[in-house]
Amino acid sequence: MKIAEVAVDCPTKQLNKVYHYLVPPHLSKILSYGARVIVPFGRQRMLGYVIDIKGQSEVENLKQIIDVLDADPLIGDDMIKLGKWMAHRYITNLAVCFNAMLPAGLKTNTIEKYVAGNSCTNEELKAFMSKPRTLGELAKKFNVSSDDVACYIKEKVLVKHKFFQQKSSKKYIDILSLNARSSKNQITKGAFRQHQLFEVLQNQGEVVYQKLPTELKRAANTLVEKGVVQRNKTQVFREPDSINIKEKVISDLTAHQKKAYEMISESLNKHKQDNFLLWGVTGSGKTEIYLRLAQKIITQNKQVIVLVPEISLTPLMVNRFKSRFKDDVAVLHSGLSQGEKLDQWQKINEGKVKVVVGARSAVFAPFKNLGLIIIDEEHENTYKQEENPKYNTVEVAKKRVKLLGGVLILGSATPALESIYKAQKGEYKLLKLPKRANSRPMPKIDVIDMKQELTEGNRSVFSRKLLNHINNSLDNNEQVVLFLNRRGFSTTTLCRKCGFTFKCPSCDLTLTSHDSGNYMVCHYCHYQIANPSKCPSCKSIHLAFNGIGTEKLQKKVQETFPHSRVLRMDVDTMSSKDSYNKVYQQFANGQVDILIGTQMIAKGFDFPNVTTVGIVIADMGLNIPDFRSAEKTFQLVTQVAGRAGRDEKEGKVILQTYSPEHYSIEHSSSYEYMDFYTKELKIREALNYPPFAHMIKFDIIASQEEKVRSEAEKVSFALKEILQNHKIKKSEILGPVMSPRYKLRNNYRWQVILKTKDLKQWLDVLNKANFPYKFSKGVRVSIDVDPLTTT
DNA sequence: AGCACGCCGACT
DNA sequence: GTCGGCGTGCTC
Repeated sequence: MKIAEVAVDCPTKQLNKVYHYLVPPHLSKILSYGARVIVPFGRQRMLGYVIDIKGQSEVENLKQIIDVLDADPLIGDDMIKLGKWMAHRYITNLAVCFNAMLPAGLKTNTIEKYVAGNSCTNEELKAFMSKPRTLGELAKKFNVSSDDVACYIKEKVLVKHKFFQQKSSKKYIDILSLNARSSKNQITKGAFRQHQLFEVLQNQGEVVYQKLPTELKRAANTLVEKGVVQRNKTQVFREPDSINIKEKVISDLTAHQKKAYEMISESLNKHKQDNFLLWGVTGSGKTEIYLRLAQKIITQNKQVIVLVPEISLTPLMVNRFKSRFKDDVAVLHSGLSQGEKLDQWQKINEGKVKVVVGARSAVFAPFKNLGLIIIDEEHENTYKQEENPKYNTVEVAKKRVKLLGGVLILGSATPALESIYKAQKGEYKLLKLPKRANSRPMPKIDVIDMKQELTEGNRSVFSRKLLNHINNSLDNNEQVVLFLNRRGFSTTTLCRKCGFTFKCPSCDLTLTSHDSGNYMVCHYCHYQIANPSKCPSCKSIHLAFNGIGTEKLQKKVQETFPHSRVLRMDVDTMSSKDSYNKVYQQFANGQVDILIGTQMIAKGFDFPNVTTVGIVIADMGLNIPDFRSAEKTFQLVTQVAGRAGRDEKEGKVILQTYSPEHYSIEHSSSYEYMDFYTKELKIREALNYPPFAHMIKFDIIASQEEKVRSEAEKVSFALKEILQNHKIKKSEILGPVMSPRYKLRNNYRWQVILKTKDLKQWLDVLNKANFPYKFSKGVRVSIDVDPLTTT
């Protein structure tokens, strides 16, 4: 018998462990690697992925595979390689990586059923159990209690089995049509409905059974039975609603666009593996280049994946691909229902589409002949998955195109520091689009020192200059965008009498008040307090709502500009599927004068009538103790500023800040990208941060404060030991320290950070040592390789 | 993750 | 002497 190597989908505490199973003869013809199988695992049955089939195994007493779930391999050869690479690169389980590649709709549900065991002597029971029964069926027939069942299992009268069921979320319709030789006189004379249906079919050729009114459905059934009408089952692919935003007509490419297009085309023509960094300012027309390259790929009979940070925030991109490639596009994102996702996935798997536009996980789209991956806004944080496998989409895409010899394009107006660095080192080919496609200048950014405003007696959130500009724009019937990167009403609620601050009991974070202070929420775990009217400590009713969020800003804007029409856009106002579209349309149609928003409005908002953009507090992110905070601030300012003056009208950006002298504010306000990157790179190099070193973050998490601390010491000690024993060079181990977010969901956290120039050796050792599972029970050691933040 | 094994304290 | 607490370790 052949042997299958199976990655079992269970959290065995050993990384990348594969188990060997015998392939029973009746399965050997249909089993191929990449298929899912059901295998016995201990006393359980488990789902697993076959990753190899071979002639022999060094392990003895192998068990047999119970069942095969896929006739065709679900995961291709290259994807198995990719999965193995991921498990190693991110120090996680193999099966977890395969799970991440597949849509949730393909997950099987398990049901517990019972069969008769060896010591079952009761003939009636035996007969009843000849087919597996559920608890409910057993109880109905024999009136047993759960204790009885437990007892039977112990005595081996009954055996519990897990049964795997494929969720059937395929959707079918029945198409009715007339049989070639059928005629009217086959139908009973008085059958009015049948005659009616016959005529409909004669006129229209075919109809969908499910769409018929009930009275005709019955007639249809009769006619099918008589053989007059034929009924064909067809699978339909549920199509997510597309957003209706009219597409702009694109004239010829600019010289810069043309050059970029030609450079990439050349690699495609030569079928050469290449990585490009397309660095184009906001409005420089990157999308048009993507579209033309996608077209080219299709003519080469290959497929393309287009990744965007979040579909709901980039409807324009989706829309343009859809209107250009129509039915050749599949859209994959988190907003789809499970069934919709599965349908899209199957469409891709069956080769029915050639383009996929999607968020992070779409990088795994199962194309058979993938030629190109485009990652737009490549600097965005959403490309890093926060749960296991904690992969970075850019890295995975790079690996995937490397495995198959495709082309990767990273596009951004504000590339990640790492990407620019890699471009300079020659790892990426750099293509620049330094000018807007319509040759409009970038809007001028005025920096306002809010400390100065304060000393001059202005205590409002609006500087005098911002007020002036808003008024001017409103007078001219132009639009205003105000950006504030924090949602809610206020960030801290303080008792004026005793100094008590409202905090989340399980997370130790201050609660953010919403709805003018009507309720308070923990933004991490969603714990809520309704209507806090007095201080729980001293019962004083004098509460201070400190710190500003978009809600409070909206209130202040409405007070200051009572006649303007104000709309707010943040996660809290985006409750329904259609919210984004609605706000977008209202703003586009000029029904809104002032739009307030979080980073949601930082991209994709391309409106010609916006002449004032206010960045209410630009340095909010600078106070966060994170090595990337300067870079993030720089990127955000640049992106938001790009919203102004997109068309004929000149735009103005007012940037309010408490630290005007900070280099990220200084350089972003003058569009001095290179100056900023040079300065930031120097700092990173001096402190040995990425891109000069890799980082591995170890979070030690447990519910007992003492245990976390001592275990964190052990983690740090174990790392230092590895460092010495393996003589790994150029590495430093920081910590253990209390995590910046010390308590979350009633769990305490400490962290250890490893910085190294020799990632490869660390990965080898940590994987081999099974590092995340080496520590005490009840303590979780979570590993994040190259985390985006240390908070 | 389950599930069994096994080693200790509180009972019939 | 035995029932059951949960720490430990294994699953091809």
